[in-house]
Amino acid sequence: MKKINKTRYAILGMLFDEPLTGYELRKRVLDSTAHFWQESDASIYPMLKKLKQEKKLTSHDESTGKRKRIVFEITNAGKKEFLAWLAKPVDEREHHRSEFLLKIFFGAHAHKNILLKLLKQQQLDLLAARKRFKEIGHIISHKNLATHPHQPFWNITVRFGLKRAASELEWVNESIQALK
Amino acid sequence: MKKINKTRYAILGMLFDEPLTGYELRKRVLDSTAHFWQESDASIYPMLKKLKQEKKLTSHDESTGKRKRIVFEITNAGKKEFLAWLAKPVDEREHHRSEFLLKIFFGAHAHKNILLKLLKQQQLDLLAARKRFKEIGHIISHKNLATHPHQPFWNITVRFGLKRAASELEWVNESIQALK
DNA sequence: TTGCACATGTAAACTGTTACATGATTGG
DNA sequence: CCAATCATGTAACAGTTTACATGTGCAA
Repeated sequence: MKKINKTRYAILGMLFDEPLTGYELRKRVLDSTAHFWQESDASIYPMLKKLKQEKKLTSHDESTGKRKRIVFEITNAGKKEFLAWLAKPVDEREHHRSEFLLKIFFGAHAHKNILLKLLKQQQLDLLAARKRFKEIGHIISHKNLATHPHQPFWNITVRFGLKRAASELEWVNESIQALK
Repeated sequence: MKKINKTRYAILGMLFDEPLTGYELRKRVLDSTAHFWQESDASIYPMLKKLKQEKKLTSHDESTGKRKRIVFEITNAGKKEFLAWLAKPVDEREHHRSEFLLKIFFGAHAHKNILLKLLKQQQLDLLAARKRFKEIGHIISHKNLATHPHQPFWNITVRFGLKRAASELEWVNESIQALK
């Protein structure tokens, strides 16, 4: 079974209820899904072009003067494809690599101090991540965003990040103790 | 900054204290690091060849009759490279994609039942994962393995998997409730 | 006037997987 | 005798990132 490109679904999803430019799209991905989904320029712009060719998107030029601005809008065919993807079970074969855990796994070959340094760095990263998730949690619970129709789902993904960070922090602390 | 290939470190680490064939190497990866590190044939065999060219490994032929068998052994240069990697802080830019969370994030566009189905499948997968981690935990705590010098580190990575599964299970349950 | 955000895009390099290709040995 | 495991390897392809390339508009 061939692996299929999922950038298309991130794009279709972002465009589902409002037209955006490639740049705006990229920003959305950067500050709303960054902790579980990333895209770069070089994946977004070509994919927008491809989706347009497939008639999953339309585009219109909103350039003002010399300032370029191309806005993309989802078509019914695009919505249909997106919804079909949503309804499919997730791709089982998705697996992740963690260089950090690989180092821990081979820890017997390192001096204790090296491992402690790795674990403490991880601890700092996790504390920072937890703080960020808390902030995001606050932002989406207040003001205009609290009643946004997507808010409950954003909240679920934020809670995922929060819980993961908390559990990994516990693990790091426990592992630091075990090592000493 | 260029991304660097980390398959080499997985290989060097596995060969650090015993020579192995490519096939054995692959099996080790498959049943000891599979939950945080994977390799396929097509990454291992070419990398073994490359590492040999770089003099990080040596090989000798142990074929018996027609049965091929090429055993690779790490050199001092290989050990040195591996230890230098271990001591380096982990690559910050490592990020993961989760198709599952991407679907949840866009959940507002799906019917409730579709989301429940996704969450329940995830729940089943996590229960299976937790069971597997428990089994691995038992295996490495008993018999000859309990005193293996690497055991404490294996144990730390298993506890990582166990804790993560537990925390994600809590999250799934909570999310299923929230959705109803 | 300088830096930042806006804005779009390509080329090259690299990573990694799937599918393909081939065959031997061992145990039930 | 047949299935599983041992054993090694390549070709083609898909995915993804980094670096490159170029320029505008605005605000301090």
